[in-house]
Amino acid sequence: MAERLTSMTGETRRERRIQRQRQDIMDAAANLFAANGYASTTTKDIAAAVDIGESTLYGYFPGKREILLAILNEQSRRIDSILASVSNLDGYQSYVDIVDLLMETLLSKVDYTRALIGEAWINDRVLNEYVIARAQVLTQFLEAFITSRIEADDFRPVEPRLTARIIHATFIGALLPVLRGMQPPPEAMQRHALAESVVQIISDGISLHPGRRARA
Amino acid sequence: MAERLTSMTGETRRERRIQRQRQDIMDAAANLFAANGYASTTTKDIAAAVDIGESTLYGYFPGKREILLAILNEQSRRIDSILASVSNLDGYQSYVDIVDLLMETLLSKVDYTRALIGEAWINDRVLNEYVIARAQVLTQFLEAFITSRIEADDFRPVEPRLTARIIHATFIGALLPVLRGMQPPPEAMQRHALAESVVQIISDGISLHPGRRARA
Amino acid sequence: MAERLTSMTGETRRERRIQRQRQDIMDAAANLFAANGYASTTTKDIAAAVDIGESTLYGYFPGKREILLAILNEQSRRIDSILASVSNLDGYQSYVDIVDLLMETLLSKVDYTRALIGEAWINDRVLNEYVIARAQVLTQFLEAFITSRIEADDFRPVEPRLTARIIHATFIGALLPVLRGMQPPPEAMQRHALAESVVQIISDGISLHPGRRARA
Amino acid sequence: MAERLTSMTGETRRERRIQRQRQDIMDAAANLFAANGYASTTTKDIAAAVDIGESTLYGYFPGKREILLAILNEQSRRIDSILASVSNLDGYQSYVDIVDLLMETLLSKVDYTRALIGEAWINDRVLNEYVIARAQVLTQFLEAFITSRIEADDFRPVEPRLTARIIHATFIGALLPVLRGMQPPPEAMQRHALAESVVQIISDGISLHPGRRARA
DNA sequence: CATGAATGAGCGTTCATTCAT
DNA sequence: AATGAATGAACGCTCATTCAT
Repeated sequence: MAERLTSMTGETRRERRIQRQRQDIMDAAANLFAANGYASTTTKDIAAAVDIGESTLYGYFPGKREILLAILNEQSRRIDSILASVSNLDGYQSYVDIVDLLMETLLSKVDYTRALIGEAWINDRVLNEYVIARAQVLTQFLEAFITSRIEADDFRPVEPRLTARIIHATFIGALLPVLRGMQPPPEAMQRHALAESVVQIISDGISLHPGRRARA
Repeated sequence: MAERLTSMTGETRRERRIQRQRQDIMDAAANLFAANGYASTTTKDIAAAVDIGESTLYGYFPGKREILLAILNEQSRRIDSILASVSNLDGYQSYVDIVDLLMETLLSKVDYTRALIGEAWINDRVLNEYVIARAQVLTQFLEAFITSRIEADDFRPVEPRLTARIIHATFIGALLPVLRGMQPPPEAMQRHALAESVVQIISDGISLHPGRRARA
Repeated sequence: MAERLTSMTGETRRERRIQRQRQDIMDAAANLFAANGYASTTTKDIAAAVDIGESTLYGYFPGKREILLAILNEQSRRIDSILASVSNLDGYQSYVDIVDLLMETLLSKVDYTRALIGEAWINDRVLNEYVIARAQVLTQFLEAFITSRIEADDFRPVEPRLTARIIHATFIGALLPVLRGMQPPPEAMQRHALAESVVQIISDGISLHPGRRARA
Repeated sequence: MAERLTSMTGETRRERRIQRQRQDIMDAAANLFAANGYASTTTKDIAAAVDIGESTLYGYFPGKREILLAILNEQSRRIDSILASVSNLDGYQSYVDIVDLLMETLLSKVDYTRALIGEAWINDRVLNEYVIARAQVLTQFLEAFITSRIEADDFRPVEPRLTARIIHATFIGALLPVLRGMQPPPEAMQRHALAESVVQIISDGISLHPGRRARA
């Protein structure tokens, strides 16, 4: 019994240590993947960054690709937990909130996000399974949201699909310099202001004389 | 004389053939770079795609890297020739036109653009020399344009820098699905409509009741 | 403590094994370099000679060139340790001794010496850094020695520089057939006799009637 | 007939042109072989040095190796023509003369000689066929010469084989700096003086008191 | 005869992975 | 569990040689 107990706590402590090591490896790998791309990052690089032997990696992951997949999965899990609350969305302010939350999530592990986007750019499987699958949740919500607002005479009769994509674009575009490592992640307040500006421009445009140039 | 003439035309024909071959190589390489990334594309892949011997590549380019650089340069040259006309811009419609022209340019060689973006994502030098250097031309024009319109009471008092970035973002975002190979390039008319929609949404927003939610 | 001790001896044993492996590689490489030249020897050849995988070489040396340099350095180190005692030289017999010692050193690793000479023959850097730098020590000693002996009316008034070079030449020449692999290395006694003969011929000449033909 | 005549003279002129071109190729190749070794010299290098197309080489030689062999053969032929007169040798002065002649021959095409020695150093076939075969003529003559002089009480009772080798060594050694490209070829008079010094040192030694140290 | 273009064979080297300790 | 050592497979690239013109 005592043995079992010791063993159990030992196991747990060991498991925690293992989990921490896995995280260290993933963090270091994500950093390198983000900076140089998955293909150009060697297992030697990763091991050196964690300061362990190269072959030790294989005690924690079956291979290099699985490290990437673990990173992609972790980040996807994070995003999913945000998207789960999308269905509860109602109205403008809640969209600002979720944009802000998404930004926070994507930027909380910039390297993970950057690695995800970089790999999705050149790998169809990654794109479909990790990006598009998630983006569609938002897209569908947005399209339905826009359509209902148009019907309620709140929105001009824009094309919902295109508009949804443009909204996504502003969102991504606003983050691009941070994701690409050209700018430091913004503070919470700056980030919230950014989210609001994005939504507001989409909502009201920048012109004081709307419609004047329509079809012009 | 006749000999010289014959020799000259011979040279020209040969040079044309060489140029065509170089283009074939670049096209095939760009396609592979776009699909799998530069690092994961082997010279063997490229040679096989052009159906020539692997070593034959080296008669046309000094190395794999130079094939990429030739692709990046060619696409940059194309973009530069568009940006040269930016200074002549005046007003809304001309901005729609240049957006349309840029879209046409970027999409006329989707693989080139895709390879460029993919490499810029993980290579600071490429990002700075090939992307940022060009984007700044547009950014500066846009910021000045927005500022002057605000002063003329045409635009609401938005933050020019952020707004310029958001405009860029909508532009990039609108192209993303095509660039990433998820959608076929649009026809000229569709493309023009897309450009107009982008500019119009930025201009007027999507809400029928502007300002109602501002600061709310 | 015990752990540290175990670890220490483990390290030492491992290091010894690594050193032995490095030596094996260098020996095999020197043999091939001597027989076929550096440029014509492939890393595949070397690996096969040591019976290891080709890529295993790179765990012991950064590259092919460094294997050669290690060989040249080791042999140079050996020669330097002999030359260090040159300054103590005094008189004829000690010169015989150092000639003998040098011969012993050069012949103890014939392949190393042969590889060194072969590479020096076609590589200016190797010639200057590994051969001339060392030969000058002997040359300068010899010139001074000859000059002093002439002043002491022990030697005929020969030209010291040329004579020194000729002495070197006899030395090299006497070894040439062994270095080139046409003859087996001589036993210690034969070698000593050779050294003595060389010095003696230089000293006394082969003629019984010296001077008879001078200027004739 | 006229056609034949024209053809003949044409052939002759063409043949001369071909011979000249062959010589140009051999000279350029010998220069590169001497400087960098045969294995490290590329056909591209050779062609560039002669300023012709790389494939044009193959109109004059079946391959790279044959260029080397032509060089070795030409130099060997030159040496043979000197050695032919060795049998006529009689006495001291004639030996000085042949040493001088040999020196002149070897140095008249330094690159050829240097390429020959460099290749012989790492190629047994070349060593045997081009060097040893010729050296033996001299060796045998020298041994017989020394033996006869000893019998005639002209020479001390040295070991003929070793002495012959030492004489060879002084000869080679005296030329080494020139052959290796560290010194410019000497003028005719300097060269003759060198030859004489070599023979004289061998003959009389450098000591004023011969025999004093014998056996010491 | 001269050559630009093409190429198979092979080079030195890298790297993700395995294995013995 | 941790790792140094080993390695097959593959990489980017070179080069002597061939061939069509």
